[in-house]
Amino acid sequence: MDFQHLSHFELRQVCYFMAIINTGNNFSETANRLGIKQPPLSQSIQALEKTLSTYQSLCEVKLFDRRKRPMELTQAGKVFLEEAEQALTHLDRAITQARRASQGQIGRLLVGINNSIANSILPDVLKQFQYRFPNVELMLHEVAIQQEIPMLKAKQLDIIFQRSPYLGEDDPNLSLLPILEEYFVVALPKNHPLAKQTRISLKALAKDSIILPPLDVLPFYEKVIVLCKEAGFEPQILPTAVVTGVVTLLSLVAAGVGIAILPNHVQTLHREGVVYRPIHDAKLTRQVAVIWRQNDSSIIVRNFLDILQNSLVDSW
Amino acid sequence: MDFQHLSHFELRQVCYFMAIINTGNNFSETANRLGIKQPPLSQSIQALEKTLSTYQSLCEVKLFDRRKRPMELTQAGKVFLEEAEQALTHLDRAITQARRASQGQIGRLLVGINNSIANSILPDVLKQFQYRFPNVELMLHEVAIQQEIPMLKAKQLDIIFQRSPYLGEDDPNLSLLPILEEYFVVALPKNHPLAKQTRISLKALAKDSIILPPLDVLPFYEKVIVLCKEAGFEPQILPTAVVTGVVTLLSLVAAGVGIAILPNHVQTLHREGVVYRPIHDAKLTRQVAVIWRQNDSSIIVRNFLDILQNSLVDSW
DNA sequence: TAAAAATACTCCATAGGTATTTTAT
DNA sequence: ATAAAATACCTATGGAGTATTTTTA
Repeated sequence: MDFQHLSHFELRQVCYFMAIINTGNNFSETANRLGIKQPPLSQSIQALEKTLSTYQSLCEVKLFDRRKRPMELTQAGKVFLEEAEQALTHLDRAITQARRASQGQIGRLLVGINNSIANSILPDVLKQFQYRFPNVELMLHEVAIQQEIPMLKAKQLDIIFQRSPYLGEDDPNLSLLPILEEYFVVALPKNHPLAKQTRISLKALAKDSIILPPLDVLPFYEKVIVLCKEAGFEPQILPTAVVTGVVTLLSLVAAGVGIAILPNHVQTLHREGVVYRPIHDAKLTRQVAVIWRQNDSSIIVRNFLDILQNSLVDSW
Repeated sequence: MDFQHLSHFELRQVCYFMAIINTGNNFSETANRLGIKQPPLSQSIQALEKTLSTYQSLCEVKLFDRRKRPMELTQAGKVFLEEAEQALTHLDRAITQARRASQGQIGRLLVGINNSIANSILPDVLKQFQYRFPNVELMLHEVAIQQEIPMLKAKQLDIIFQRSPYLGEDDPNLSLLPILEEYFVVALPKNHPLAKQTRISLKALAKDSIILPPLDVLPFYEKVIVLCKEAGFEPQILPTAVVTGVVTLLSLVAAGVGIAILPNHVQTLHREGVVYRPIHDAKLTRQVAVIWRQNDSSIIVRNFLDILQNSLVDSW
């Protein structure tokens, strides 16, 4: 749509026209209210009428009938008033909405969420963000962890949560902010001897059978094996082929089949007969990070990250 | 609704903004198309952004992301575009509609019609007017002839048709244009001796029984009596109390009860067994006129009267 | 490095002011 | 007769032009 013909159209004149109508078509009074003198106001309306007259054809357009006192709107004036009011309303909204958008008060944020990551902090951050920016549409997409990076790049997501270092090559177009330390816990049957301790050393697990969790919960299980060896023992790994979910795994633990080494966020999953104990040996810690597109200019993303960071400061 | 805050808003800048988007956000190319140079265009957009920024608060509003080439619309730019497009569309319509209204091409005309008046010419005029001004809403109100003048004054009607001189006092606020001569006809039974003549003299009716029509068709029936006396005979008037409509009256004529003196427009009503013959004695002629408010500035009324007058010229 | 946007300045077109005349009640 | 709008003329702000610098891919 081309609107070039409206370039020379003076909005001021339209606003003056509206103002005149609001004072019962009294030019002098309107001029006073507008803080200008009567002659310029009269000229302004005449200029508007002239513009309308020469707009596309050579007809004379009058908005007011000057032979009446107080002056009356012509039919042309009435229809112009009606449409002009719509136009100004939309323009007003254009301004307001642009301002809101530039403050990140309106819009949409696509967040990739994943039940295995950042369970501890995300709900609170989302709540805070919604409270602070109630008119931003928060769209939460539950996505497989391997899908998050490609969807972020494809702009199907704006914000994702990943382990650091994340899967795949380091991409300079992505920015990363570590948000919480991830450490490991051991899931024990309630009546296991070690359950009496509050913190457990990795070495203490040397004699237990270990059930490793499924790949999507702990993709680096080779590393667990390596670290056990560094701690001076060979872990007794049970076959995990059938353990397809954490819930199944916890059932096995509760049944006393073995113990499990898991990332701490699994602790939010409570199960009868299973207790969690942190492994204090520092070597098993990893980070969880929030990732976004480096060149994403969205103020909404910025606001989200701000709230996230403040939330981190509070919880430390 | 107050739109004063939009007075200083430059529509030109908005149009330029739209134009830039239409060229894929290329300022230089847009400037060429607009017939201006690139620096003023850049300044124009900067000025627009500044206006948006300082509109109500002190936030920075950018419509384009300058760090990208070609430049990208920001979120603010996108929402501004959307609403601004609406605004300009309405403004365009405001202009177009005002122009049309001032030419009488759109609007509404309230015409008081009456089945006893102007039957001969009105249908054709209405048809012509509709053809010429298809977007003017022609509202035809069938109104009792005595109601027309008050409704015209009360602006419930814009145009009415009346006998001239019309009922009631002469009103200087009403204008009048005679549109056709009204003359009188006699309704005769088909086998009446006078039916053989093409034109009949009033005197020839001296020996017939006369049925006078109801008041709404011929409100001056006293005058018929007076004119008969002037023609040298005393009319033999039959009681008319039961004759409530023209159709009934024509039935009586067909049955040979008597003859009837009627205004010529009744001739459009054909009935088996009844023939009409004009009365050539000039003294019975009267005028039918169209009446409108003297100070009605409506171009629609003017257009209607123009078509009416042209139609009269054609039919003469 | 090359294309495009931003900056710095100059000029004139026009919105607004003052004084007066015309018009409508 | 009077209040209000139109007309005539004057002044100054800001949009558009030219020349140049800065930025991004």
